Amino acid sequence: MKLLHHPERKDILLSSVLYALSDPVRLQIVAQIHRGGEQACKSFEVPIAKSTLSQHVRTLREAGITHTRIYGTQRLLSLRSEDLNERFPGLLDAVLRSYGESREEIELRQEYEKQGS
Amino acid sequence: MKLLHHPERKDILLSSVLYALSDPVRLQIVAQIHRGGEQACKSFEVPIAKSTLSQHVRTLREAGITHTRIYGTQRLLSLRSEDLNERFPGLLDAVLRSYGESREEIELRQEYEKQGS
DNA sequence: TCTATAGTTCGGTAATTAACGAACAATTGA
DNA sequence: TCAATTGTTCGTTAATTACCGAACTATAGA
Repeated sequence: MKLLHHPERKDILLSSVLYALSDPVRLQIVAQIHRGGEQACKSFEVPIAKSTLSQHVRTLREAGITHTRIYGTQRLLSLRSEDLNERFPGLLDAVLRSYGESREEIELRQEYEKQGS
Repeated sequence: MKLLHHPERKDILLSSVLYALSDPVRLQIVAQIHRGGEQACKSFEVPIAKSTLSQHVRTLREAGITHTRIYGTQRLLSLRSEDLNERFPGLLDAVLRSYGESREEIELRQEYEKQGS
């Protein structure tokens, strides 16, 4: 059983969080977890190879945005909303709300549907 | 007289804004403008060469975060707060508040003071 | 035990980025 | 007109990143 590294709340850095959220694929993952709750990587609808997805998921975890829980062969991701709200009040909500209203999600989804799964 | 490109409000992208804000130097610049109002590049207290600063300033402008006004030999930068608030409500405030309370600014400033100007 | 599923790691490529100094351009002010 | 100030552009280097497929690990379920 592999141990996954998660930064402590106090060690979560603003610039790292912003960087992790600045990638369209990672934003999409975060938005999907926000809407659907804890879920496994296989459910993320993103137009990339699974090895690439694995890297993005790691980036989110190491930035302190997500928590990864091992469940069988799956990795269940959830948002560390409480930690983020404590450390950067309002930031996550503002990002999620803005993303929901943007056309960036639509564009990514189109790519995903073109590629198929 | 060179023309500077500024994206229109509707063309400001969330991921580009987050990316531009994810660099410690650029965050410091944004925080300084927020506190001191419109100001020239020479007043930014960041530990980098002026050619590098010029690039960072361009990144902020092209992401839609700052507006650059030409005044003599200077470029006066201001925050496009209204555009950003309209497009991504609460985002800029959350970032600025979080940055102000973080230790990231302190660390950058220490580097700046070490290097001298 | 065997197979399928879920995800990670590795090795490699291509693209992007941050950084610098030197040279340049534009403007101000002496 | 000349020098100083302010910032940009260029060429280069080093580091990081995104991406992929192939091989691998671990677990679940037949």
